[in-house]
Amino acid sequence: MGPEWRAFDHEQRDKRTRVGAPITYTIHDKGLSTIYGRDIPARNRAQWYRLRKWQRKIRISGATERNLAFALSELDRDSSRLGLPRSVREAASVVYRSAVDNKLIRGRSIEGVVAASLYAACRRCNVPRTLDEIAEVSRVTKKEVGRTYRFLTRELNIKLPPTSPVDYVPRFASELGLSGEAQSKAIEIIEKAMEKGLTSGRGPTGVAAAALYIASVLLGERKTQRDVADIAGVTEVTIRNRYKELTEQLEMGVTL
DNA sequence: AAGACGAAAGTGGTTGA
DNA sequence: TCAACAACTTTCGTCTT
Repeated sequence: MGPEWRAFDHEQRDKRTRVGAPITYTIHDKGLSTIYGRDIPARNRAQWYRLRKWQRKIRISGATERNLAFALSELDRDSSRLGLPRSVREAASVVYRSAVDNKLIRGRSIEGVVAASLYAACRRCNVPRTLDEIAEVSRVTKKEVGRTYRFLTRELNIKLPPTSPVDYVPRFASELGLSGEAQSKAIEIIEKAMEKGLTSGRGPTGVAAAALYIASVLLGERKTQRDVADIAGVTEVTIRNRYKELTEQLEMGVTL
């Protein structure tokens, strides 16, 4: 999991490091490249330069490798912009690689497949992003991300349960500056709603938004429908519709 | 004045013939 | 391929705080 030594400053770190980064799927050769040692004597410079040149050529050889390298840098760019953790990036790389292995990229744009892989990885890791959010950072339309995603899941036999509104609560709540209590309340509301079947067929973001809105009112941290709607990426009308269903059919104790 | 409400018409995507 | 359909959005006038 890490080095057995400790370094107290930069100099020590440089001195003690003997290996490169851990194996990772986000680099096209899994990060297993050679690292060079210390200073190279001047008379050998030219020779080393040529060797390095060959090394590069060999590492990235053929169209497949080149495409993979491009795709993975694209993937990294998108996930940085979305602020996704490493684990999700790794998961997305795995999906993309198997798409390549199964020859599914033909006729589809690399960007599209990258975006779809990311979308799938986010869902698998229970940190969902909406199609809109993915499309926002990539050079692909929402429509294409969705279409490619469905294609990938079908061809690769990936089975993902529908996204639960609960998965959106922590992110939306923190963007709204709501307390932990409000979060718990929202989750409680959603769970009750799911038992009564009020969430099936509804967009998960809308349900999450309504639950958060209700929670914010109940706990005296009121946010406007507008604020919640903007962050959840739905309209005020949708929040109203959901929250009407929720308050009517759930016994919520207090009246709003 | 800002926020909430709800009716009505429009949009994009899925489903089933 | 096409129409029916449900969820969601847009828009807008009205009510509430």
